[in-house]
Amino acid sequence: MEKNHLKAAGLKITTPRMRILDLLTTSGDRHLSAEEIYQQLHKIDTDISIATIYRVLTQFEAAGLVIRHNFEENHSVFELNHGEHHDHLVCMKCRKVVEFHDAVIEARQEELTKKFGFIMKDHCLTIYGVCSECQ
Amino acid sequence: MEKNHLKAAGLKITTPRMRILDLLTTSGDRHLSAEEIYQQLHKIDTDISIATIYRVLTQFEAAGLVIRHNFEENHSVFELNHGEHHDHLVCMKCRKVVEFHDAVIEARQEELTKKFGFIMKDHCLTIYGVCSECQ
DNA sequence: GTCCGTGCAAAGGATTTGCATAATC
DNA sequence: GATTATGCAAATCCTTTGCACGGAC
Repeated sequence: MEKNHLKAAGLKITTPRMRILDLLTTSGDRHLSAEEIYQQLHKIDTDISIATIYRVLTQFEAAGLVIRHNFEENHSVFELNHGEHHDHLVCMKCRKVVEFHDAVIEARQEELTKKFGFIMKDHCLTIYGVCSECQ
Repeated sequence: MEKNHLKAAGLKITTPRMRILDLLTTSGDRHLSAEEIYQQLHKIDTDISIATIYRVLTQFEAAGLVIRHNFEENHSVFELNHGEHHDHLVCMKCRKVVEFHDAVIEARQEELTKKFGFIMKDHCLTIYGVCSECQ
């Protein structure tokens, strides 16, 4: 239940926070931008200011509740953080997102990073394509 | 020689275009932002307006001469396009960039994309870490 | 009641654009 | 000389922030 996630993150239970968390929970297959969250919430009569949406998302990111992505160059999109690292396959037409995890790729990345003398902190692999429905 | 690249792309030879191309050629190990290009060119007494830098970079991108990356969320960085696809290992401290290509990862990505019924159009893998000098 | 969260409007940074001038071919 | 590029300043887009009010605990 969402309330527990908020409490666990040390955040007070407020309407904006609950609604945004709800929305992200129910839009698992599509990562949302701040503007989209704003629009969607207005549709269901929840008028939260865009400033609050940015503030809440930033707090959620800091608390590890959501992950921010920069798939496109002019804005960020957000997804719920389920804890397991995964990469993304994004449909360039309908923006559907498939999450995957591949042990072979993960291991290979670790090897390469070491080979170049780096210490890996994070990584992101995004494949852009066209899904079966949009082809 | 740079002039040929411009002609091949159907672009007129102008000072701003030559200088920007020169600069990108000589900064292979660090991808530059528009602002950095602006600063660097000013240092060598080449006063090109920031608007022109953005315009030139956008044209270069359209012509396939440069590749735009969004490693960080608030601005883009640019690198010369040498034709071969590669992925990136970025140092989070000094911003050095190592380019690599790994056949195992590439093949695996193709398999995964097919498995999910997508047609792959593009992909980017970026590993964020700390390089040997910055550790 | 105290402290934190929110809305509003204004500010901020990166990037784009309109228009008159200047350069290339 | 015709056409395309550039510089400047204003505009635009996404995101952040200051401040006064409202809500959670």
